[in-house]
Amino acid sequence: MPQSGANWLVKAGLRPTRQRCALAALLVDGGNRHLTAEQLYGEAARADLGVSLATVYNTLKAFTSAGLLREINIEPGRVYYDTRIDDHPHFYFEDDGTIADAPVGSVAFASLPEAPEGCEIATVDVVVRLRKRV
Amino acid sequence: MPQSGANWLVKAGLRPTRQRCALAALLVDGGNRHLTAEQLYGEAARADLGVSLATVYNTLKAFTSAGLLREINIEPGRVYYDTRIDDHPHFYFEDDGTIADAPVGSVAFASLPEAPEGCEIATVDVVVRLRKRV
DNA sequence: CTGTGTGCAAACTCTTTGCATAAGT
DNA sequence: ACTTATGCAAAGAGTTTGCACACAG
Repeated sequence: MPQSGANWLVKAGLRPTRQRCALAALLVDGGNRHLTAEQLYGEAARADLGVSLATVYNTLKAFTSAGLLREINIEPGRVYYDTRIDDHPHFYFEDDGTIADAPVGSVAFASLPEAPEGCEIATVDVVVRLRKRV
Repeated sequence: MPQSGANWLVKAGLRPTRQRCALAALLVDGGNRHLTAEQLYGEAARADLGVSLATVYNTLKAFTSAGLLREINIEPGRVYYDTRIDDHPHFYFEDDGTIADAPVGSVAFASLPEAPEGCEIATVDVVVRLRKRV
């Protein structure tokens, strides 16, 4: 039976199964999060939610298609999911490979390119890569 | 014996082997390119350059460490290498998964975040994701 | 000569998929 | 009931690695 996060799922047209509700709760509760499938699976396993790794992958994809999450591609061979779905910039710490939201409003564009013929801009991803100062 | 692209390698402190020179020539000749290891390997194989896939991977990594190329992470599970190494924005066509340089100067920042304590900004990656207009 | 680069194949990581079972509406 | 999701294990894609041989300095 639907619990926390169930409305979220139903509104997006997703069937609120036990596993999806549990994962949705994990995602929503933590505030703005950036995590990989493995990380979420780890949390779910630690909390004994009875969710398999394949389901975590399927669910994250389903949530993303439904517009509930956003993919972030920063590191090769590792997809992060962001619980914030608006266009916003990220910090990437090259030293430890972690991701954080950059301060709200810290990035503003003076100009953006026109979309080529027949296209429109879907999103503008900005990643500020940081390294330790010398 | 070093040919096209050899200086490029030597200046970066890389030993100009036959394979590296051949790959460097492919990379330099095409102008600004965005390609994956597999694509470069395909070109090398088609041109009978006698370069193995492993060497293509090793070489691309070596070139990147030496500052001759830049990695682009846009699609999950697939690393693109860019022959332009300055900070510049990219178009990503979601429909066919191709990458292109956005027009020079088309993206300008009105503001950028301050780097957190102890860090400095290495690069700012901007990806403008495009989809077909409805 | 000496050390680094190359090539092959096997290993590895992350992700996806096929199919039988379970659960939602 | 009917449809869609889950779970497992196996497959798949892209990338990395170990080791013997080859080549540049």
